[in-house]
Amino acid sequence: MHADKVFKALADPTRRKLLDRLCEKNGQTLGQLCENLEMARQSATQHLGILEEANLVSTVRRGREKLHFINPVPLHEVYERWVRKFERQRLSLLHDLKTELEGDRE
Amino acid sequence: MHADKVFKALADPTRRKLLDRLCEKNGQTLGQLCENLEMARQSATQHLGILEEANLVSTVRRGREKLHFINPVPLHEVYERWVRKFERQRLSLLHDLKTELEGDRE
DNA sequence: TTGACATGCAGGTATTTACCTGCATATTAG
DNA sequence: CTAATATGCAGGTAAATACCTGCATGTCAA
Repeated sequence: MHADKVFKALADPTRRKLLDRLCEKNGQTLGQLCENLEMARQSATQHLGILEEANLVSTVRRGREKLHFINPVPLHEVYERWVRKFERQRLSLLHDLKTELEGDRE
Repeated sequence: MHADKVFKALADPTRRKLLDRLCEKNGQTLGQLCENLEMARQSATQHLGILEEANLVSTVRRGREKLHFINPVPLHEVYERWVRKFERQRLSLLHDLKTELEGDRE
């Protein structure tokens, strides 16, 4: 997994909005996704390209149209690598902090 | 939650490395975290500041030292908002894609 | 107090990013 | 074929980012 590409792709409100819109209605064209986005089509194209690079979006051409679909796999991998790991240690981490604040110096 | 700050903070390999090192040994000082990082202390300070801004790291001063602790809460919130939502729709999304590829046009 | 140490703060530069305009290509409908 | 439509590609500018150097502040130990 390319954590860098996935996180960078998610680190932009426009791109997260695009994912949300695809979540509401999957398989939209570029034109549909551009509507109400308050930015030029070319800008949205770049954002979608970044999402595609991160494998968060897959596309299928249909004639002159390009349909966009969410791919949930990278998000699941992010969860496995970055969330579960920390979740597991959550209690012990909070314990460390509490201990430290109490002045118990190693 | 400030998804923007959290994702931007995670969208850098140095910052993810810092989180990993804190996961191995929580409560390290700035100096300890800088070791073997192949960058100036001031750069690492900036990265840690970004992690702190995103609430992914909490700090406690102890004399002239500053101790850093992981805060797993924002990661859990990211999971709740961005992973579970898509996980729930995973199967239906894959179904949409399959249907689309089969040429079943709306 | 003084020297060593840990961190903070102020800038400066090069790269990356986000957005745009303008034009090219490809598909469909008539 | 031709016009309308959907998307692709090239490039240019302003802002954000990542890194640095240099110096200031605060703490500890002797």
